[in-house]
Amino acid sequence: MEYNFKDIEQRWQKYWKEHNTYKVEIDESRPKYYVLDMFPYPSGAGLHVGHPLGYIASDIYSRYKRLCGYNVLHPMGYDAYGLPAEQYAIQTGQHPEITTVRNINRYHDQLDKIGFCYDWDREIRTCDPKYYKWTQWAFIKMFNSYYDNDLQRACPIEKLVEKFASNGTDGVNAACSEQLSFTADEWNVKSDNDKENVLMNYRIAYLGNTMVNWCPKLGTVLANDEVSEGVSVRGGYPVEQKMMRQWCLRVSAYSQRLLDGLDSVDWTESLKETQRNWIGRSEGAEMKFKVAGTDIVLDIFTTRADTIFGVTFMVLAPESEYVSLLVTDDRRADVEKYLDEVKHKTERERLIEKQVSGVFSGSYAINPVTGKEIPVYISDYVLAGYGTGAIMAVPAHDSRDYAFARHFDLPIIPLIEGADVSEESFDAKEGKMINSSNENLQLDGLDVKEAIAKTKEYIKQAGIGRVKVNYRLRDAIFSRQRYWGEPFPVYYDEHNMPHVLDEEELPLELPEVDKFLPTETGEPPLGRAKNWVAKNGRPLELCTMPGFAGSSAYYLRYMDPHNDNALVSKQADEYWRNVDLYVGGTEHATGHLIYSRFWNKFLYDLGYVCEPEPFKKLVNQGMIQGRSNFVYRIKDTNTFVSYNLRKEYDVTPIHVDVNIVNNDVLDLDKFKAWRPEYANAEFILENGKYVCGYAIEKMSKSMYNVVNPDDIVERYGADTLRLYEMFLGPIEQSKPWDTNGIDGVHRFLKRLWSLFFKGDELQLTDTEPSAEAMKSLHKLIKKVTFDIEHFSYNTSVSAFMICVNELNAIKCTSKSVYKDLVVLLAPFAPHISEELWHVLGEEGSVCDAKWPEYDEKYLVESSVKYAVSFNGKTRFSIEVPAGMSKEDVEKAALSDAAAEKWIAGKTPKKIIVVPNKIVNIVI
RNA sequence: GCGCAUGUGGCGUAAUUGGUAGCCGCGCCAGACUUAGGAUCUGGUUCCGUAAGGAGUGGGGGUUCGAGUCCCUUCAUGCGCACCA
Repeated sequence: MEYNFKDIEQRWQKYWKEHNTYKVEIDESRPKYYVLDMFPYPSGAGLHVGHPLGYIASDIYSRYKRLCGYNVLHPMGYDAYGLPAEQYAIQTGQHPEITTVRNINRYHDQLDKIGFCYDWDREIRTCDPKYYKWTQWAFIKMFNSYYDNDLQRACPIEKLVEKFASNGTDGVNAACSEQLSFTADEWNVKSDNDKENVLMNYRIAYLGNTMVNWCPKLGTVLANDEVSEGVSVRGGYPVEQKMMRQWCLRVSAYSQRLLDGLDSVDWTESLKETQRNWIGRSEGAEMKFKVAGTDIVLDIFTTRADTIFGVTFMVLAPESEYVSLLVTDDRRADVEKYLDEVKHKTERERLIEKQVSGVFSGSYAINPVTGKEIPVYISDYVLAGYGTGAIMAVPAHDSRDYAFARHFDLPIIPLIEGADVSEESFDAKEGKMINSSNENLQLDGLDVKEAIAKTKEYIKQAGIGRVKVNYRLRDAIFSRQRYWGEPFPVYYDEHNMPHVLDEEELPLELPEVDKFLPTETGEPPLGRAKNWVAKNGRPLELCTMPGFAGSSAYYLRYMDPHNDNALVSKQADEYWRNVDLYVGGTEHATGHLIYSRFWNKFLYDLGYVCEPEPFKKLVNQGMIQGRSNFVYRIKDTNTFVSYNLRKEYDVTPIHVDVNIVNNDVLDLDKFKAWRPEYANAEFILENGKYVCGYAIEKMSKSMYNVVNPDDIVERYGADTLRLYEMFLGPIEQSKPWDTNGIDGVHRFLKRLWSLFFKGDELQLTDTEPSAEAMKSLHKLIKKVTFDIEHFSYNTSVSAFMICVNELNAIKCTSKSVYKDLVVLLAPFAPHISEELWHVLGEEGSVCDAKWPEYDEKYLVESSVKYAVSFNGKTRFSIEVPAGMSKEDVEKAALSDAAAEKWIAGKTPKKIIVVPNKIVNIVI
């Protein structure tokens, strides 16, 4: 009988659907296991072969866990809000929902063809009001919370109000945008409006004036992770810094917990490191510098407190609020001119120019340790967003300060013994201190690290500053001036103060608009909506939430997707808890994976979820790149020359559709039919074939290298696609899509199939399996079990091939062996396994079978081969009965006829016997 | 510049975790069958050498009886962060 994969796969996919094979319910009698894929954004191009790589891996794991007796939650859904649908809508006027739904349906079809075991009853879409109700709900909770630094958790904002009413800011240690200080009396006489303004400084979701990444081309602000090297990640448009009033999430309050939590999760070290970098903890000191002749005090942050004796000037960021306070009248014109220049430079230009620029403010500050007066400059090499936006400059030991000092001819005082600062600064934190002692503080002779500690101690005692930890992690900017996103559950009162809606009013549904562009007055698209007002008639927020809003808690919703009363019920949350295995790409390292952890921790603080970390184990699948093919046209002709002969001609390489190339050999007829201009093409062949060149490039339409899974499924079947994607190499590795090996995998399935049949008859019998067959099977069970647990799927596929070859070679026909083999294969190739399961006469779905366990007794060798080496060089091998003592193995090795030549009459100095491996004889 | 990975045949990769390097697959070579095919099956395939033998896991050095694996150093590639004070 032929292996008819088309028939088999269609039949079983239908069966699974009809029998709800993959439906999952809470079952307290069984242990749970939660396997999650990062849900896709349904783009118009459909799924390509890169997408399923991670999905297949997680599907195999889900099926394996189910066979092992776990109650496995394995859902799928769509991250449906996004820029491409919106931009398509702007161009065509078509509502983004229409394109989104169309794309989702396409994705769904494509996914089903690959045979995933998703429980589709739990599907979620972030653009569904029933879903985003809970995104809005979480926002309201964040608005109504503040972060208590002493308790290290989020608390209701009412608690803070109580504290203010009784003690003012005294004793309040809360995360805030700006350090405030007032008494209870001062608080109590404030107007409601003023109180609201104060509270906004503490809310976890707050409206704040912050420096934002503004992308004029996209017409929206972007979060830090959506900007890279001064341009937008999507589209690559320039991004500028702009002060705007925007909704923000106080993610920075969670910096330390986000950092600490990394130690408790099973993620790759590199991903954790990426997050640590992004959070960017640095320990240092905040120091106060008085401005001479004024009451103004400048706070600066430094990690090099030890270099205080080498501070020869100070620098403020151009955006610093102190700039206007410090500028003296005679310097005002110059400073304003400089500020104006800086303002018109985008961040990108600043980065590219890397030219030293700056201006003297006219003011002098007093070094709190030496008492010396030093000039205060303004320069854009100091960032407004980090630390306090002001620095103490130590040109001898900081390369940026050095460049600045050289440019403005400022003094450079070396502080470390032997450091040559005539050409460049000495930035390393090592060496002995010099020039660093006075009556207040003596650092000379100390090591840099000791000096840092001593200076910090002094700063505290002398009251000139404090020890401080700084984080690079910024609050997340949460407003987007777009249409296709979650509306904020926020309205504005007559004083333009924001208020959140009541939870009962959720979901606040996205309104219809006539166009998806900003209004003529520059308001976001929601400004076009009619009656965009709250129940009380007040105007609603016009911005929508960013893409990461909907993806931050979606894993919780899958646990209880139809619940209208809660994001997730207590029961569901306590049963499913968190994601045991999360599979997805590294590109979300500093976006989604930070925001989700933050969101989860926030809900954890409020008691809505029971686990502090959302994703226990995370596996990063690599990207699948495109493998483009080229043909070589001889210039000014319609003749194409084969790859290895192209050097003899003057040729132009042309991308050719990879779908008409097989194993780098061009299908000439299909090529002629591909484009009218090639209809009369002529070819110069090598060995009768036209061989194409290739290159590894991004998978894209323009390079004709996009391979979509449907084509592979059509040609080889889903099981071959699944096995082949796994066979390609380790799952976490990026690799080009290359069909060169797919035939081998397909051949394996055909060979397996043919083992079952002789002609059209089942050739398997109920006979007892031979010892050899049992050994082959149990080797496989052991290997595959180990491999799945370690996500080493490529070696599993190899193991299956070896086993099938062995069973074929020994002509094993025992049903019991094949039954176990089919169960082992089921996670990898579910369709053929279901079919063979029934061919073997079993009932029900193979999904409900039991994972076989291996028995060591079949794996014991009767005889063992030892390699015998002399002084580490292998010379011959011996075969001895298994279980021999070391001494007997030694004897056997020495008495072997081949040994004499190497021993040559000498007495061995030492003999090392490695069990089942090697006998090494040292002469 | 800092940090993290990775480097093995013509190609994708494997190596029981310090124990005979190259499993499995692709490709290639030879053969069988054949209705001549992009089907199937069998055997071979790291390199040099007719062979005996020798070399060999990016390069150099080290530890060890023994190193793809551990240590030092260097080169190359990929990724992350980057005027972060």
